Amino acid sequence: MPKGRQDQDLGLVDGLFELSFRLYGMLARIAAEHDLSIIQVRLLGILRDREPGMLELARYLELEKSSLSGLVDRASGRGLVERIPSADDARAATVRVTARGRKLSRVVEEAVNEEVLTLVRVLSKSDQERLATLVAEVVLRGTTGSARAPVR
Amino acid sequence: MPKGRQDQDLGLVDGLFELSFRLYGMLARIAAEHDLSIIQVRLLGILRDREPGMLELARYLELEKSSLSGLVDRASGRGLVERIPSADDARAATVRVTARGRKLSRVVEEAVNEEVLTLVRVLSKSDQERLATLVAEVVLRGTTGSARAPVR
DNA sequence: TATTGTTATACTCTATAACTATA
DNA sequence: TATAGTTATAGAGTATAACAATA
Repeated sequence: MPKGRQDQDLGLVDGLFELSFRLYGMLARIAAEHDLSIIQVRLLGILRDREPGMLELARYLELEKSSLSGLVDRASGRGLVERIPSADDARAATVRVTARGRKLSRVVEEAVNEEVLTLVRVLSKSDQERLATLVAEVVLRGTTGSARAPVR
Repeated sequence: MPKGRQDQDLGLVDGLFELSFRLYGMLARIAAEHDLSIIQVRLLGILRDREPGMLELARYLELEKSSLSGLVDRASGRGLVERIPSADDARAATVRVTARGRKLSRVVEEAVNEEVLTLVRVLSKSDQERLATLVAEVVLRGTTGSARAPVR
């Protein structure tokens, strides 16, 4: 990454990574305050409006199905999700968020949302909008080496 | 996070997180291609221009000192870093990147850099500059719940 | 006593490989 | 045979608590 031409100029790549680490760290910290990990938060987030099977869930989270078993075990052990046996296929089960999981997910989401908004408050309203537009363009139209599944 | 007013409008918070996850995933993937984890890449990055003690390193990485021991063990086992006993304090040691570690770090850095530049190429040059400016402003002037140490 | 660092232990997260049960 | 999922096993990464050696 470019060395930074001046102290005040991070360079685009460095700036983006610094921002990413910051947001990632923020999410990890807020999640931890509720005894959750980032992956657990993502799991609950996905289940907000879906009731996927294990394989589907593994695809969303880009994990092996065996990793999902443990993840769902731990979440379900804490009463955040439950396995629902499939009616038509005795091998299969779907994963459903519980009321408790949904609530916890919402609390985390609100805390995160609030903190990000505080972070970007150093920008004027119009600059915030400009940033949103630029970021959306990169996210929606930019492609990376691996075409990643949406985070939730 | 806001539900997304329209399909094409992610909203600032969602967009920033989507971008963060994307960059984080990209870094993890490229690191893994070189048998490294993100934390190992960060470790090597910090050592690029420093030879800190274990406690100092723990502060940089925001880890417990005991976590550092294992991290440095594994990196040193692979010949990427070495512990240098301190001359004046027999308890202390500093951590130094080896030539091999430096080289590996550089390769990863270049791959990452290139891929990020490819990603933002959907924006015009002037939009890229605008984005860099806005991001730098947020990163340099925005504050989050925990005042994080610089990533490297 | 305080500081630097390691060790013991335990847990989460992840993968690979082998397995079970059903389709 | 193929598919959905779990289990066995192993390793990285992390924390807390206890420890050793030195200051």
